[in-house]
Parts: sequence; C-alpha cells; structure tokens
Amino acid sequence: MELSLARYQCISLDQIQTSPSFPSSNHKVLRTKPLFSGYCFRFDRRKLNNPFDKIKCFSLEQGLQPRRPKPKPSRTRDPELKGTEETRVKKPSVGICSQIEKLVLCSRYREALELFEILEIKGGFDVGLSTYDALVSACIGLGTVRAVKRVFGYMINNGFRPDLYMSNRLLLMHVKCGRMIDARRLFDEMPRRNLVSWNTIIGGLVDIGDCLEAFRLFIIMWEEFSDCGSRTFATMIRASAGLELISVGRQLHSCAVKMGVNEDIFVTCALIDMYSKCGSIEDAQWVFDDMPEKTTVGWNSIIAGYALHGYSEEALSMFYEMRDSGVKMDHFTFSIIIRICSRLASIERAKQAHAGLVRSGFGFDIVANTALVDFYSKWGRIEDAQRVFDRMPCKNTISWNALIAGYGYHGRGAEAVDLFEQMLKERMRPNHVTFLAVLSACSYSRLFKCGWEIFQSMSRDHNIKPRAMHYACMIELLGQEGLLDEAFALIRGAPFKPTANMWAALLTASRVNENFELGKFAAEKLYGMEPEKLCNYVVLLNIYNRSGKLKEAAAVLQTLERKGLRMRPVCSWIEVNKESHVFRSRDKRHIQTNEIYQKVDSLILEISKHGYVPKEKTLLPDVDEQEQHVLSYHSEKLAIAFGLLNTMNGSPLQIVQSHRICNDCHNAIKLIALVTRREIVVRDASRFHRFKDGSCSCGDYW
DNA sequence: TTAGGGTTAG
Repeated sequence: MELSLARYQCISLDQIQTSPSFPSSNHKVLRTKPLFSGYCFRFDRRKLNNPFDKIKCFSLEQGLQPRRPKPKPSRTRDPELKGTEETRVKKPSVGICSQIEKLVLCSRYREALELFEILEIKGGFDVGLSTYDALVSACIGLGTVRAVKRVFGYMINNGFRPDLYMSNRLLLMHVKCGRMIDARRLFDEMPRRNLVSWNTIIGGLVDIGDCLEAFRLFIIMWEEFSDCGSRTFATMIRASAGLELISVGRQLHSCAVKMGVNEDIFVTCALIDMYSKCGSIEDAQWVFDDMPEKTTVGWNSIIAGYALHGYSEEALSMFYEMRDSGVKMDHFTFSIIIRICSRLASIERAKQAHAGLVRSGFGFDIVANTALVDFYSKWGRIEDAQRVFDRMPCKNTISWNALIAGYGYHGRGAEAVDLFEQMLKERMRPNHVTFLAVLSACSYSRLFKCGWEIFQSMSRDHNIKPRAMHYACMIELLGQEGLLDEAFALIRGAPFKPTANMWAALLTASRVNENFELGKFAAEKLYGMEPEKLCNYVVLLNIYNRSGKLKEAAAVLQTLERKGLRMRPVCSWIEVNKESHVFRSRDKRHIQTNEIYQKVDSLILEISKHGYVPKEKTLLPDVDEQEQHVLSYHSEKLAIAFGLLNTMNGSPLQIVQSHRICNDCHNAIKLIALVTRREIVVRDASRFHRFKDGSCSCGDYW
C-alpha cells in the first residue's frame, strides 16, 4: 500500500481537544508539537502542564522501525510468574475445582459460578491458578458485576497474590464487566506491567468513551516500551474514531504502514470504521478495496459506514454483494441491515432480514432484536415490536428504551409509563435515553402529572441529571397545560445555558397557546443562537408570516437569499409501485388532483359521521375564513387520498412527513383508518424535528 | 507460555 506523506501530517493534542467530541472541560491545550509528524517522529523534550504533567515529551523514532523479532525469553522461572504458596496450604478441592474448569471450557459459566458457591460457603479450600483463571473467564462470559465481586472478594479473602498473568486476567475481568474505576486502581497498583496490561486498560478506556485518557496512557506506554503491536494500533485507531479526529487516525495509519502492521485484519477493519466515522467514506472504501481477503467484519464495517453516511441504497447493494461473494453473515450484519431497512421504510426487506437472522441462528441476539423492536415500533407495528421484545431471552436498557419509545411514538403514553415502571421493578437501570423516551411519551400523550413526577425522580431517585432534551420535553408538557409562565421559569431555572431545543419547545408552546410575544422572543433567541442554521430562519419566518409581520418576514427571506440557503414548504410523501409521490398542502400539481380532492371531500364527509370535527386552532390573528377548509387539504390527507385511490384494498399505507403531524390530521387519519379498514402509518421524516415546530399548516416551511 | 485487538441496537 502506497501512502502519500502529504496526507499523513502532524497531529497534536490541541487538535484532539478542539474535536467536537472532546468534553468542554478546563483542559488546557498542552501540546502544539505534533505527536507524529510525517515520517520524522522526533519531539523536543519539554515538561508539560497539568492535567497531563505525567506525559513527558518523547521520541517515537525507535518505535517506528520495522519490527525486529523479540529475543527469546529466558527459561529461568520468574518468581512473580507463579502463584504464591499461600494458595497451596489449604484443604484439597480437586473435584470441585476441576468441575468448575470443565464447565467453563464448555462455556457453562453460570453453572461454574453456582459450583463456586460451595467453595465460598465452606471456605479454606486450596484453589489453584487454573481454577481462578477459569472463574475469571466465567465472570467475563457472564459480564455481571456481582460475579466479579464474588470471585475477586474470594481471592482477596484467601490471601491470593496474583502474578503478572493473573493480574492481567483480573484487570481484563474488571474492564469487561464495566468496573473501570476498580480496573484503573488495579492497573495503577500493579507492581509490574507488560504490553498486555497496557492494551487491556487502554482498550477499556476506549470502550467507555474516554478516548483522550486512552491517548494519554498510550503516550506513556510508548515512552515506556518504545513499541506497540497491531493490537494497540487497532485500539488507538478506534480511539481516533471515538474522538472523530481523522488526522490522528491518518497518522496512526501511517505509523501502522511503517511498522508493517497495516495489513493486520483488526487494524484494517478499525481503519475502515475510523474513516467512515470520521466522515471519509472514500478513504474507508479505499482501505476496504485494498483488503486482500474481505472478511465478515470488513464487509460489516464498510456497509455500516455507507449506512452512517445516509447512503442506505448503496449500503444495501454492498450487502447483496457480500451475500453473493459467499462471505458468512453474522449478527452484526443483520443488525446493520435492519437499521438500514428502518431508514428506507422497507418492511419487506426488514422481514427478510428478520427471517435471515432466525435462519442463521442469531434469533436471540440482543442487538439485532433491539434493532427489530425499534424497526417494528417505528413502522406502526407496535404489537410485533412487543412480540420480539417478549421473546428476547435477555434484555438490556437499550432494548427497554426502544420499546418504551415505540409506545411513545404510537401515542400510547400510559403503556410507555407502565413499561418504564416494569423496567424499574426488574431492576434494570434506566439511563438518560430511557427518560427521554418516557418523557416524550408523556408529552405525546399529554400525561402532565406523570411526566412531571418522572422528571423530578431523575436526579432524586436515579442520580441522572436532566439534560436539555429532558427540559425540552417538560417545557412542551407545561405548554400543553397552558402553563407558559412555568415553562419559561423552567428555562430560566435550568442549571445550564438554555439550548436551542429548549427555546424551540417554548416556541411550540407559545404557538399552541397563542402567545405571540413569547413566541417571537423564543424565535429570536433561536435565531441569535444559531445564526447559520436554516431551520431557525424558517421558524422565525413562519412566526412573522403568521403574525402578519410581513416586513420582518421579507427581511428574513432576503437574509436567506443572501446566504444561499434554500427551504422547502412542508410536505408528505407516499411510495406507490416503487415511486414516491410528494404532496404539499393545497397542492394541485398532481395529475390525479381532481380525483384526490374528491376523495378527500368524501373521506371528510364519511369521518364526520363518526364524530370528526376539524378542531385545529389556528394561531394566526389574521386568519382568513377559509382556514378551516384549508385544514382538509393538508399534505398528509392528500397523500392518504392518493394512496387509497392507487393501492389494493386492505394493503397498509405508509406516509412520511417533513414535519410533525398536527392534532387535526392525527384525529382525521385515525378515523380514516377506521372507516376504510386500512392500516395507516404516518412518520416524521426526522423525529428530531419534533420540538422545532408543532404545526403542519400550509404556508410553513422546513 | 498463558493474557490484550476490529464491525451492531435505543
């Protein structure tokens, strides 16, 4: 592989610190000299300030020579490489210990730990290194904190002093079971460390997302060993991806080439992933094309890369290429494909992926099943989502979050809250996403009291500080209750600077409550905070238009034109016979316009018999009398009418919208589904828009 | 000598 020197220039810690994912703490810019600069890896030695004062400047040049074979280790037995004698003066327990070891060999970890209970209860047994090693494997296999505490506690109580090998195993056990604080303490207290110890702790730091600390340790490690292998490179490339720093990743790539480890399969896959996560799918493709033998992980990485960049069709065609090449698919492949289907709204392909998942023996995989729960709930099949969830043999917080959010999307807030309570009863720890899901569900279903109680319990009972999105949910909830003063007070009382999302939620609340002054205030805040963001101009424009401030609206339009920002009126679309049909409110461009309008009129008449009364209140002070009529021809109703005219009786309709559905359309569509006996699914093109603007009246833009 | 690495879900 040829590398251009010009592409692999200079990284420095200040680049890391200015990356979007770097925590905005008080860390100073410490290093202006590059970590790696081209092929001349030399640094001035100088002392650095806190918090990295332990890092001394170092020279990488010796570490970048082609790898020399390591000298053979001495055959002399190192006293530290053997378990201490203290472990050998106890009661013999050969039977139990060998049974534990055999169970672990068969991956029957739970049973092994059940047997270990006998040793725990009776105590005083002679437990050998191999048994401790097996118990560590059992803990890693199960991944439970309780098992780690039991095994580690037993070792300490029995005076076991681990050698370097066992110290590394214990370190790994803590890392893999999510006990990073203990792992770090163990690592810091290790009398001797080798490359395995460093790789283990650095890998753990990357796993928990502390990539900067991983880099800090990597630098110290390099100073200590002047060497590292492909394992370290794979991990550090992953850390660059975590920090979204392509320049760092490129330099590591350069180093890997120089050290001859770039063709290592782990390094290659990490590079593909790093390039795609850092925004360069072209580089990812380049590394992938260069792979001498394309493995399952390689394919997974490149497909996930395309999906990440929004190239869902390309990702699917790569998936078909993978399938045709005969490479085995794994549970990662299916998880990625299900997510792509979710984006493409392709129920047929998702069903095929679901069937493939089961056929390939990954039917119980937690990640793929969670992706399925998310898919089915987003696409209007909450019962299917519930079924998949119920059949999952093991669930984690993410699985629960997917289902709770699903009930939320469906306006079934009470069930979402019930699920949340059930989750707590089952001792599953909620995280900030759980609260976002349940608070959004409360917001959609207008469960004010419930939402407020859950919001307050976040920090009180679960030690989770509410973030801006949680505040935005609460502002929306307060707004729905007409409590605008309280909503504004919540923004002012937030322990951080109000974010655009929070102001956007207040804006929506103001519009719903017809408080134009507060709405304008919130919109101008938004405008001031993100002057380059199109949607804020659009929100402000919509506000001005609706309040009849035509001069101000014209000024916003001029600004947009000057900046070259283009906006589109809100719209809905439906796919019929593999062709998308896009509708705007009062749209009359479609070839079937007359039929569509007649269909809408007949539908409105039909659902009126079932109690439908157009009741969306307009916020316009200067609304014309035709507004009620306009409501009938909102884009989603036109799309549904078109769908009913052009699809078979009984087949489901799927409508996608650029915006959030209004109450009137929501009520009308529910009744249309009832009278036509059709399943109708309406989905926001991006659910992240939901706090931006609660309206879908004609004349709005997005 | 053993042990440490890459891709997935909300």
